[in-house]
Amino acid sequence: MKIKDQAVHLSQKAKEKIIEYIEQNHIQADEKLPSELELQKMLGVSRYTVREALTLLEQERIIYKIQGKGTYVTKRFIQIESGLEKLESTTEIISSFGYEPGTVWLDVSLEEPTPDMIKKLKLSQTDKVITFTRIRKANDDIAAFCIDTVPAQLLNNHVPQMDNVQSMFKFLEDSFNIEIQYAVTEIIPSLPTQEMLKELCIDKNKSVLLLHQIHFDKEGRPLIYSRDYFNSEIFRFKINRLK
Amino acid sequence: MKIKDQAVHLSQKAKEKIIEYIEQNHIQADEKLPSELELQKMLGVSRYTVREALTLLEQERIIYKIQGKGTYVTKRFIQIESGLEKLESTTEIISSFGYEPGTVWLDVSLEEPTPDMIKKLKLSQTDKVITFTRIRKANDDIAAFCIDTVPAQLLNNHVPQMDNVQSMFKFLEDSFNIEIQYAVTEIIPSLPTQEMLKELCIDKNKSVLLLHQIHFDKEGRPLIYSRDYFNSEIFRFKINRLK
DNA sequence: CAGTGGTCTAGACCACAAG
DNA sequence: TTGTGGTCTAGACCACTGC
Repeated sequence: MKIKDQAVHLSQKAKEKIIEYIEQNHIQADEKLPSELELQKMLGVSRYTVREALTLLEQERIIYKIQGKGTYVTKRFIQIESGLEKLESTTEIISSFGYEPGTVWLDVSLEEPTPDMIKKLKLSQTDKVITFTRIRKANDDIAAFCIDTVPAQLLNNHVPQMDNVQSMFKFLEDSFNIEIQYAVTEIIPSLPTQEMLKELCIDKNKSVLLLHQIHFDKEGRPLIYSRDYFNSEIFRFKINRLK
Repeated sequence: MKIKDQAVHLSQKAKEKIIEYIEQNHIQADEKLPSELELQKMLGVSRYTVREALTLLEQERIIYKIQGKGTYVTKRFIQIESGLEKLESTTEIISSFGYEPGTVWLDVSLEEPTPDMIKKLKLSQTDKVITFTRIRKANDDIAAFCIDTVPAQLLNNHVPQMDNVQSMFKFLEDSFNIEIQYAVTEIIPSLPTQEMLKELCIDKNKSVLLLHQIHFDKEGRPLIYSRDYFNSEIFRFKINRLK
């Protein structure tokens, strides 16, 4: 039996070799890396592969290039931690903050869509939607109040049993082979609503971060319209903004 | 005199040709594009160039690819409007919302850095900073209250005259050849501070979107630490989140 | 001028989807 | 098996930097 060829791409291996090289040779901030020609000899791969590896390192802000001069190591050899520009589920966000995610299910129901939902999910007049209402917990604290709406058609017009479900993304992927690819998110600073004051026991003088999100699949179909109220006591969101 | 070769890259031209092809042949959502082999024959370029063009189109969410099957047009043939993940100056943001940007200069002064600034701008103990305080306007409305702090050393320890300056980015670039490349931004929903209530005449029950940003150059040097309070009556920020 | 990164070509083989 | 996109090679010329 043959072991699968190239389980890991050469460019990925080359990238790791280059990181190794930087560490072993103690290349400091703003010091020059070997040229692409030298790297292809050192690593025994083509220039294309070297450039792919360097592109990966550049995206991670580990190196930068100057045309005509060379490739250099950035000031901070630090992994930039990912921010809101990276699409993650609320479950993943809570985990990445170092908390244990939990869910309190409040409601799952088949509904008529509002005009807003019809527009955002590109529904026809006869379509129904299913709305999921949850409180998300971080350890024992309330992290967020989440309302997700999906076209009922996607779930075969059947209200699912959600007791053990944590991540909506994972549920849709596992049960319906629906894969979310990207989202357009609107940031709305707001004060807690009446409902939240009751349900979330949030101080009415604390402001809350409301994210209105439309999630799309690879093909560009809108699949989930969600409104997430995050407790800004617990979450401080970051965004990495690139030119 | 010879006209400059390849002022526009072939891959860019190829991309435009493909868009033209999609439009002229009325290729609808989820319909298939010619294969890469066919495209290279049609466009008279190599496969590498075709793939570069397709990569550009994929990033703009105009097409999507499925390995083994082909390349398809996305549901909405619509330019995704850029959001906060794209680094723009406040001046550019105001313009892109369709307003005329304006600036009211409140203060420019040389100061001792706070411990927070020392940490965020990686200063040494003896370094000074220059802080710029402005009100930014969108037509005649108050758009934001902006406090920008830069290491004094960057400006040759000299407090500049800023009367006619709009964009800080452009000022640093033109006057000191300093180019901002990316920023790490923290989103902080907050209530207006005392100072803002006075200066901005903002209703104290309205919440405000506070962005704490650290701006870096290509090399990874922190250059500007800014605190921008945006009037959330006027601005609704979007983020495009990608997996 | 030589050396560097940026763009492009031609051709190869691999992995995946569908008949 | 065929056709597709994904990865990789070898080699070319261009654009920019600095001597």
